[in-house]
Amino acid sequence: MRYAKGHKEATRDRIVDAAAMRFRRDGIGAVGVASLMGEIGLTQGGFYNHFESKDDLAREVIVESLAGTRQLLEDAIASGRSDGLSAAINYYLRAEHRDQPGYGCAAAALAVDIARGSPAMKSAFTGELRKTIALLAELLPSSIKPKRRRETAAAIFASMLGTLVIARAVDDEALSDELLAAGRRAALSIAQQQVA
Amino acid sequence: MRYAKGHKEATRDRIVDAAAMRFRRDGIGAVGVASLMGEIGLTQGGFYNHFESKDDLAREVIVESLAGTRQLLEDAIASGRSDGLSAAINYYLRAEHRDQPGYGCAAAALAVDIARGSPAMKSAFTGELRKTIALLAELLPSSIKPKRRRETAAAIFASMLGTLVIARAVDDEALSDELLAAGRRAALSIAQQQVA
DNA sequence: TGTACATCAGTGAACGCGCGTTCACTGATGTAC
DNA sequence: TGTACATCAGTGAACGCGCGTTCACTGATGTAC
Repeated sequence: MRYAKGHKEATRDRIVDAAAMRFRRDGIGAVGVASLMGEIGLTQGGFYNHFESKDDLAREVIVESLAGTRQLLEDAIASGRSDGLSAAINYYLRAEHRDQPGYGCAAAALAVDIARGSPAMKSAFTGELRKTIALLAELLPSSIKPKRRRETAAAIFASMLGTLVIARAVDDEALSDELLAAGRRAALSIAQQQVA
Repeated sequence: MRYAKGHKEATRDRIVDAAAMRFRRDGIGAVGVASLMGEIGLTQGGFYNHFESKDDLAREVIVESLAGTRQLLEDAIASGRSDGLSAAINYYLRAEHRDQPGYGCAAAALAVDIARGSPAMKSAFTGELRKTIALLAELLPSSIKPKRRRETAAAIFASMLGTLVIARAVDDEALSDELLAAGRRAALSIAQQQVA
């Protein structure tokens, strides 16, 4: 073989990683196959040795980057400097996350694109979203019924995502910071209300 | 003149209306000038009699459609079948709104595109968002300090928007309905928590 | 050992297409004289 | 009153460009004999 064992798999991973960043930062539609391959030093023709289509790549990026975001949330929760829910909220709704969409939450960056996208993309999103909701649900008191816990977790995630999306679209940094702060308080209050 | 008085202004309005629907439904980048003009029975060249550029149109669509969304919220609040905040929340987080992005909240449909867009778009969004937050802030008890009321209103709006965005990206209708229901409860609980 | 062939990741030109924007032109009307 | 001209919303071809995808080809290596 011309290339070392595992080379093809490694190239595929590099395409997915580059796409995960570019799709989140610039939007799926705004990132061309040629530009994406160029970013990792290859040419556009080779793309189709690895993926059936751009849509096929998008599907994989959705799965991989939502899983990546979930892992980062788990790490923040496990860091143990505060209770798990506060850790997750403060990790998610911080200025650095707002300012780095290419490396941030894939749901916040891609959900609108996904809603307009293919069935495969929506299906991939749905599966990963369920897992992320389940992760957050575990942080809520076990005295609450599982269904209610899941719904509360979903609402907390939605409120964090909405806050991040709005904070990114605003051109006034003071307002944007205020939105993040209000979002942190609100996400906690959703959890507390459901307990009471 | 070949055309009646006010004809040009009417054509401009038709372009804005068509764009407001298409941009929200399909995304700003996915709607071409030729296709947009074709939708109202004109050809692409005439577009530039009315707008400097597509970006110029996008700026105007953001202002107009956010103002339109705000008006619909005001109408829902004024309908008086429940307290104002509940009316706003129930109007926003209902299945019909989720299923009609082309005629729904411009912030939910466009915020991610705006975050990736031009400074003019972000500036237009910021101005209109402030007004929408102010509208919701008026629904909160006047016993709360104005700044806190504004922040709470912002968080409520963000949580509604996030819920709608996620509910649209999911391919399981039962889950999507559950997200809307959880979002309605959570939005109310944000308001109540801040009162307590 | 030496030669012929198979493998296959990657190349790069080409396909048809739509993009945003420009611009010379059309043609119906209003105005000037 | 009749004629010449100005106005201007809209047309449609053309600009250069990038899009997703296809495909004949390259060339370094492993394998077969």
